[in-house]
Amino acid sequence: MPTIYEVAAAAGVSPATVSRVFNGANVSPEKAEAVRKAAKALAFTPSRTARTLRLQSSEVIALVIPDIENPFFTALARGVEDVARAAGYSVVLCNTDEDHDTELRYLDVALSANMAGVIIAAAGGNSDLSGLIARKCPVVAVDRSPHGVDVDAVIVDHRAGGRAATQALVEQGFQRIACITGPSDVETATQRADGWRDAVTAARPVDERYLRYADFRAEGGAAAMSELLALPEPPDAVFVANDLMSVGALRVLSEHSKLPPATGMAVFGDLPFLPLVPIPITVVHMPARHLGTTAAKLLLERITGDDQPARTIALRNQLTPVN
Amino acid sequence: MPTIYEVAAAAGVSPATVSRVFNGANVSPEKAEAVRKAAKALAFTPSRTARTLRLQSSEVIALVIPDIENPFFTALARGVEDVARAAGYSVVLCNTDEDHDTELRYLDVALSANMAGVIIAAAGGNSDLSGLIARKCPVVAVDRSPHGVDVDAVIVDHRAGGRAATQALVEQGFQRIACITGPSDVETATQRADGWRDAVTAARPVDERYLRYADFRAEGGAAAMSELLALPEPPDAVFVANDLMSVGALRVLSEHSKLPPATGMAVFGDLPFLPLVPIPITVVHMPARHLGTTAAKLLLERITGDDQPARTIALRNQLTPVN
DNA sequence: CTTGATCGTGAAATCGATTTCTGACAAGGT
DNA sequence: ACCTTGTCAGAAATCGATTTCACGATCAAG
Repeated sequence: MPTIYEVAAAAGVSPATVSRVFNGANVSPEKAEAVRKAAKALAFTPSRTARTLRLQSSEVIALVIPDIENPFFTALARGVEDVARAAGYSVVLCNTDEDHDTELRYLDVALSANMAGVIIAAAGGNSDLSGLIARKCPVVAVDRSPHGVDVDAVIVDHRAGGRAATQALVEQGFQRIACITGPSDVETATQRADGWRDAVTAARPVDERYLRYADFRAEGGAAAMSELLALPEPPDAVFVANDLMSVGALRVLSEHSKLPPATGMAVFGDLPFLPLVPIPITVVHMPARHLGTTAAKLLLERITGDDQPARTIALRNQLTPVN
Repeated sequence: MPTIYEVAAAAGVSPATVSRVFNGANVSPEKAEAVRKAAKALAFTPSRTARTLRLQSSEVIALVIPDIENPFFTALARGVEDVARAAGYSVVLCNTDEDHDTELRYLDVALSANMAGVIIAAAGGNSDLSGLIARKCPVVAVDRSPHGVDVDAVIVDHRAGGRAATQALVEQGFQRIACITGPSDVETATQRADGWRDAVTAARPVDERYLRYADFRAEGGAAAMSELLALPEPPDAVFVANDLMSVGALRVLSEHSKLPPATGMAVFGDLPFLPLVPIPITVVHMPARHLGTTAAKLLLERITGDDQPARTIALRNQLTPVN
């Protein structure tokens, strides 16, 4: 890797002048030209490492997500990328695999690598953002707003989404509507279940046996569905609180020959393969990409010095009745 | 952010000693203890930026992929991550969105940020790895081996996979087997088609009208399937060369009420939702995760100084006849 | 008791860019 | 002719870690 000194020597100027050429300061046209030629000849690229050390900040933002294999988060990542790239920032994706230690390690990396900011989708439990806050590193939470700390957040109204989905099942005439949601210690899970409860109680008393806490993954959805079908009076419809669990639930229903429309189903989150097979399911679309673009815009504002009090932005879900 | 100097001052030692404590050199127990206490009290984290500048390398590897929303690449990323993390490296994901300029920009970042190495899955056309090679930055290509440059590569045998998939259709008794593959300028696409041709010619002469070049995306698969069905003598089976295109093809078949088993289908690549619906499809599994772990291991070897001539490792696909 | 090997430590150089400081020089106003 | 104002460019400091070098102290071998 050629350095700024070698370019300076080749062009017959000082390193300061080379730096000025690359950063748009006043340099005479002849020297600027000489520098550019020398830089090209040597295939010079300024060291980001040195630049970052000197400036104490870089044009890189960290996006910390819990599961890179979940389409929701990759769509969100695309949104973040679009906005960040347009503003000249690079995005590095950090996959925590739902693990708090890993998450902490990545936040540490973001700090010690002088990254410009962090967008974090913390999956389960509470995340420790105190280090970032203490060091005044810009942070935006996305998908769920963390407990205790006061940071910008971009979320969807999980309760309203759960309510709308369940309401659709009520309107389709189903009588015994169950709910499969995520872990009871994850707020997005309980909020979606609250929405289910809202819509069900409006129609009739809630039977809490119809509420199952699973793990937001396909296997958990399958297990919960099996339990529900084993009840003395099995439900005739189910609201499933995320996309992956619905895959498991559908598999079990298929084994019992009870696929929709025999059983009513509403799902929170997108099912990319749904148009493929003619199964009538009500879907509450998550505006994943939009979540990402909004979070990125907020972060960029913070990076450029905005220091108004923290904001929370709630996006709307869009309901697609049945397909 | 506290620095090593502040820790040194607080502990009553020199910065050199603080560095030695954190890097396992010889330091007396008392001073080491004092340093550790001071570091803890100040919540000191060594600056990776400064460290990287001094050492001219960091424990970060770049994984450059063309489409973060494709499950194949995210599974591959998980494989890379698993191995890298175990070896103490962080992985940053760079999504090129199939764009050559973006790809080049990311490779540039990897170099100028002194990353330890690069794993690249270049989607279309040829990628310019010359910068990395010239700077002796360790590189491993994955999924396809780039033209012209001689680097380590981990690939699957596309031709053999295509042949096996088509062969399965032949054995199921289908007579007119078509092929929908990717763009004709992408090697993985033509190789899979070659496999199809191998298996078909073994049985009877190839009808080239049954070969369609599409775009590796769902829409292209749908369009190609429509064209095939519009032929005077439509095929009774089809080999589809990637997962996303099969989604489109299935949609069209569904509209014509010709879903498998009415039409034979074999697909190159995993279909996560397949267990869900009882459609009999032959699947050639891509060992995506294994591809990632293997590439990461090769890269780590290179990083630790292995400089034997470049290797190419071809993994096997696994065939699942019908489900 | 000497020689020399080893250990612990701090001072200072180093990585490669940016930026302040300073000086040289030219143009313009009185 | 003199002062002001401005532009251009180099020398040197700076960011925060690592590491070489040098030096004193300790300890074992002869």
